[in-house]
Amino acid sequence: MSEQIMPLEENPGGSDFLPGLAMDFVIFGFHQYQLKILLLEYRNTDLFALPGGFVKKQENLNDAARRVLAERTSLTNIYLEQFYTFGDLARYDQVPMRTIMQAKGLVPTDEHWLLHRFISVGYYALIDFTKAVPTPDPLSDTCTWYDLDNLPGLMLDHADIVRKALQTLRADLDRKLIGYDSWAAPLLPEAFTMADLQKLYETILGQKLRRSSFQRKMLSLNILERLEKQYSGGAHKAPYLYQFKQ
Amino acid sequence: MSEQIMPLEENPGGSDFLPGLAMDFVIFGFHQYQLKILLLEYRNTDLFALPGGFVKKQENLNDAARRVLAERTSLTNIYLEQFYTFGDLARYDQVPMRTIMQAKGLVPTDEHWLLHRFISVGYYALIDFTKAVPTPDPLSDTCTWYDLDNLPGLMLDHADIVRKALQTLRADLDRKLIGYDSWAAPLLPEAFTMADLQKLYETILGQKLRRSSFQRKMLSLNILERLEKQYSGGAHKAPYLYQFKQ
DNA sequence: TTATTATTGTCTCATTATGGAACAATAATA
DNA sequence: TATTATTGTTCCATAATGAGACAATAATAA
Repeated sequence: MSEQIMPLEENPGGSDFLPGLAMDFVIFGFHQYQLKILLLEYRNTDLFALPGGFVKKQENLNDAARRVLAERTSLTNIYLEQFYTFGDLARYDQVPMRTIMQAKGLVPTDEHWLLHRFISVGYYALIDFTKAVPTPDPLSDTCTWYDLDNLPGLMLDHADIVRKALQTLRADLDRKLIGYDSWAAPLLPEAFTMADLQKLYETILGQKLRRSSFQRKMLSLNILERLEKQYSGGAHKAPYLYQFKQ
Repeated sequence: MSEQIMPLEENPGGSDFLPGLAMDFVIFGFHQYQLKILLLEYRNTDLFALPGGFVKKQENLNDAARRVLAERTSLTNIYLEQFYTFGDLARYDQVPMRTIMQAKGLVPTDEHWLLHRFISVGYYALIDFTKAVPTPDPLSDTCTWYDLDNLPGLMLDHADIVRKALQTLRADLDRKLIGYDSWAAPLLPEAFTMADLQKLYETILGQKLRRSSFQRKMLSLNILERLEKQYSGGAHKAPYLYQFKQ
């Protein structure tokens, strides 16, 4: 959902958008050694949902995804991957959306465009937790980070969407780390230690990795640049700092 | 495209289908050591296209895919994977479809539903070359196997779709071989030699593999059952026959 | 009948990758 | 100054893979 649908009176039929087509976003951020995603909450409904949006009639699908992401996070140049398109009839349940609209004081007819069946293209994004400015859409009240392993109940099939996003992310970790822009860069500070990077890997994969093997592998990939030593603050040898090359 | 759109007069607005949403299929078959895909040809137009179809309003997306595949191949129980959804505005070019319809003697108005913008969900399928009965859809004249490395020019972005399908298939080869049903089974006869399986791998990957390593790896996966020896016909030791377990 | 040929199944050994532990180095703290 | 925790690196055992060798053998040729 995006600014364009509010006030609903200005776009009563959703006529700027391709009908029946939506996007849902699993937006990952990393903070304090925990993987988080952005969720929208609808006050007085106990409903939580993934940020979503619609595609304009004169807009590329992937451009629409970037536009909506910018609206929800204030960030452009986001690491973004399309991962699956969800089209089960079971998605077509009017109850949650009707509840949300009623909690807003809106009384939609059965024909309201937001109550129609939607096919939804799933995207996952990796963003800098510290730079994002989470912004609710016109129908929701908050846009907040939630720990991935402590999510509230999500409406419709959004829990499935999160599961599939995480599964795809995990499967693509190694393959997508190399290349001009790494998925890991937006999740880490400019300069980071090898332990930081390993913790990030472990958090995403949900399993521990061997320290020496991890260091050996990362260095052999030739994608890291070693900087001067860091001030650690810990009672131990200070680790090197790294940044992604180029 | 499917039976339901012909004659067009019976479904003038495509009103049985979700508007603006299509599916495109890259249907792989393997024959005489070559990887082939099914293409539709439109007589008097020089246009070739991937088989495609639309989703009914009361149908799951993935069920629609199986329905259309059955229409084009006569096969059910097909190995099928959704791999990407294509939504660039550049797809929205009325010229090819208008040419196709005109070659059929149809003169669509600018508003004809087939001339609208479509977002298309891409699927790839792996099917038994010998069991399929390729069947053109109502607008096309032939549905024929083409060698993957000798394709004719395809309309719209269909060449991109093929490229992405092959790329996904290659990346998933090892991961998807194991499990209840292997991608390879539909592309090979009931019983096959290790050389057959290796040739199939090599053809899909587009590169040679080492024989001893390949054999070692396949046997270690524990997914093959070794049968009695085969009658070879070749002037050499007869190889074992295998079939996929269970 | 015997030799030839091509391909197979398996083995060997070198090379490379990975698991798991060891160890000295050292920044902060006690 | 000693202690502590963590680091960067090394080592070695184990596993995986690359590359080739070799005897076995079904069909064919001689």
